[in-house]
Amino acid sequence: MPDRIRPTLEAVAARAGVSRATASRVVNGGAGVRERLVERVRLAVDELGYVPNHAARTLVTRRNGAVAVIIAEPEIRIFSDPFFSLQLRGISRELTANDSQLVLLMVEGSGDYDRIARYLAGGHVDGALAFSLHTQDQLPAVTHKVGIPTVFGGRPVRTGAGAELAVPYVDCDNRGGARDAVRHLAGLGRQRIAHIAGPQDQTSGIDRLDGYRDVLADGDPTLIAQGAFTADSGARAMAELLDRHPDLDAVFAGNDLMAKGALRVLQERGRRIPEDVAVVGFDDMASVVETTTPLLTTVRQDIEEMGRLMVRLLISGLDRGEGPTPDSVIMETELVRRASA
Amino acid sequence: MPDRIRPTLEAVAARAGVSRATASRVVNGGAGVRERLVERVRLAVDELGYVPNHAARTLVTRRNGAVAVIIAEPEIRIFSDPFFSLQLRGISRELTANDSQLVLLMVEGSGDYDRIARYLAGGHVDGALAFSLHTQDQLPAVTHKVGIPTVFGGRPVRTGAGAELAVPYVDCDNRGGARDAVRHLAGLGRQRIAHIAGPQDQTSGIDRLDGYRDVLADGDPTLIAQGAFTADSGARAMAELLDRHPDLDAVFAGNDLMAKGALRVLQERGRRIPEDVAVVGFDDMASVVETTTPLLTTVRQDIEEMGRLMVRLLISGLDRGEGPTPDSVIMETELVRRASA
DNA sequence: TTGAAAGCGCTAACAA
DNA sequence: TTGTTAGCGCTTTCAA
Repeated sequence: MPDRIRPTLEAVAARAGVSRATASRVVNGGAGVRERLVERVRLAVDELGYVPNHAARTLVTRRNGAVAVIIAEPEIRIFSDPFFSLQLRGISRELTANDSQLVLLMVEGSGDYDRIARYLAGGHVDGALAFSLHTQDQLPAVTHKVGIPTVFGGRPVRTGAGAELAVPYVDCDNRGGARDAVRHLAGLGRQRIAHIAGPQDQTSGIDRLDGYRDVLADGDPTLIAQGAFTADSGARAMAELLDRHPDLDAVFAGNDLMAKGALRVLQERGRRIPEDVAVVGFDDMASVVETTTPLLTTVRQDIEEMGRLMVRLLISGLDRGEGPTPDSVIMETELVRRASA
Repeated sequence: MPDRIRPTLEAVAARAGVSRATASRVVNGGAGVRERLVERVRLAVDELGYVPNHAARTLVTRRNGAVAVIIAEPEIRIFSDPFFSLQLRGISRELTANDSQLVLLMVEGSGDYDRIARYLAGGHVDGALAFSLHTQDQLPAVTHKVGIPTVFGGRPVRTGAGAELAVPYVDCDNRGGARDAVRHLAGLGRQRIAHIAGPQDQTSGIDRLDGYRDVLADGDPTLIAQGAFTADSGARAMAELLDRHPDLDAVFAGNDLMAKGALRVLQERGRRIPEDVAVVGFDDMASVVETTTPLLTTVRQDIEEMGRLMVRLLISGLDRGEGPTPDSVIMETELVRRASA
C-alpha cells in the first residue's frame, strides 16, 4: 500500500473546474447547483476517491456525527444478555442510517464517572445513549449535569441523586405486559399462579412484579420467588416455589431465561407442561424461546425497535436544538401464545 | 443549563498572559516551558474548565485518538458470549489508558463491508481491532485492502480471499492448552476420554480438537462429538456420547459452557463427577466455572489481558509508523485444577 | 524559552 | 447559481 495522500476538496474542485464552495455543495447534497456541474464534481470525487475529512467538517459545523453509548459498571455483564445485543443492534442500525458513529463508553469504577463526564463535556459526541438499570446509578445525574442530550434505555429508577430529573427514556410497558400474562393464565382457569420475579433494583423487574400484583391483588405472597434474570436463578426460584407449593398450576416468569430454567425444574419434577403447570415468560427472545420444550408462551417486546427508537428520540431532540427531550416512549407489548400456556 | 460557550486555547492563553503556542505546549505536557508559566497556564485551564477541541487537534495532527472495533455479522451473537465481554473490557481499559476512544462498528450484511471499508478509508480512526471467527469472513481481506492497521482477536482462519495474508492477531495457545487438559485426564488413569468439540469453522474449535488428537493420536473418532460453544449444545453432545459410549470415563469439553451442559447431562444420567466421569473445560470463565457442581477443572486463558494486548499491539504498530505489524502474540494457558477432574 | 504566523480541510456568509 | 473569503481551534515551524 503506497498510502497515497488523501485528496482534499480543493483537489476535487480543481479537477472538476469549479470552486471549493461548489464542490462542497455537491458533496453535501448538491442543492442549488446546476446539474452539469453536479455531474462533473461527482465524477471528480469518484476518480480521486475523495472522502471528506471528518475533523475539518466537525470543526466548522460543530457536529460530530457520533453518539456515545454508555454502559455502567454493574451492567457490563449485560453484554452477556441477548437482550442487550438486540438493543445494541437496533441502535447501531439506526445510527448508521443517520450517518452517525457509535462510540462505546464503558464505566468501570465510580472514579470513571469523572472521565466520562469530561469526555461528554469535551464535545466529542452529539449526544448519549445510556442504560441505567440499577438503583444506585449516578448516570442520569452525570449526563444531566454535563448538559449533554441523553436518552436512556429502560426507565431509570428514580431514587438517590437526580431522582427528581425528568430523563427521557425508551421502555416497553412492563407492567401492562405482566398483567396480560397473568390474566391469560387466570383465563386458562389456573388457580395458583406463581411469579418468578426479576431483580427488584431494576424497573423491569419491579414493574413486572407490580403487574402480577395488579391482577392478583390479594394473592399469596409466598407464591412469589426472587430470581436474577438468568436461567440458573429461574431454576432455583422454581425449585423453591415447588417446595412451598407443590400444587401450583401456573408460573409467570419475569423473563424468558428464567422461564427456561423453571421449565427444566418443572420437568425434572415430573410436571407436564402445560397440563399440570402453565408457564409464561417475558421478552420473546428468539434464542431462548425457540429452544424450550414445549415452545414458550411469552410477552413480546420489540427490543431492536426500542434501540432504534432511542436513537430517533435523541436525534430528533438534537435537531430541534439544545435542551433535553423530555418525552419518553413506552412501547406496547403483545402476548404470544405458544405451547407452554 | 446555560450552555456556556466552550473556552478555547486562545482564552486560556489570554488569561495566563502567554501566547497560544505556549499554552498549547503546556496542555500537551509542558516540555520546554518555564515552570512559572506552566503553573499559570494550568491554573487558567482549571479556572476556565478548558477542554481541548478534539476536531481541531485531529485536523492538524492527523491523529484521531480513536480505534474501531469491528464485529461482523455471524459474530454479533458473540455479545452473548461472556468471552467477548471480557475481551472488550480489556480493550476498553487499555484504550482508555491510551486516551483513545472505542468506535464500535457492527457489520450486518455483506453489503455492509463497503460501508465499513469507506469508513475505515475515511481516516476516522487510527486503527482497527477485529474479530474474524469464521471461515468465510472477508474482514482480513477488507482491512488489508483499505490499508488500515488492524489487529485480530483470535487467529483468523486462513482460507478464501486473503488466505495468504499475514495478519497480526492475539490468541491463546489453544492447541497446547487442549493437550494439557487431555494429558491431565490421561494422567488420572482415564481410559476412554471423550471430546466435545467447538465449531470447526473457528480456529479455537479446530485447534482444541487438534490438541486432543495430538495426545490421543489413535483414539476412537466416535469419542468426539460436535458442539457449538453453548451449554445446550454441550448437553446434546454429551447425551450423544453417552449413548455411544456408556462406559466413557472422562470428557474434555471445548469450552466451559459446553462443559457445564455436559455436567448436567452426566448427573441426570447418574454419573458421579469425578469418580465415574472426569470433566475438564476450557476458558476458566468465572461466571460459568463458579456455578457448576462440582467446581470445574479447566484450562485458563487470560481473556481480558488478550484484549489489552490487542490494543498494545495495534498502538505499538501505529507508533512505529505505517505498515501493519506482522507479529502476533500467542498467550500461554494454564490448567486450573478444581473438583471435576 | 517564547511568540508570530502559517496552515490543517472544510463550511457558510456574503458578493457577484 | 457560483465564487471569494473568513474563519472553526489547534499545532508547529521559524525567528527572536
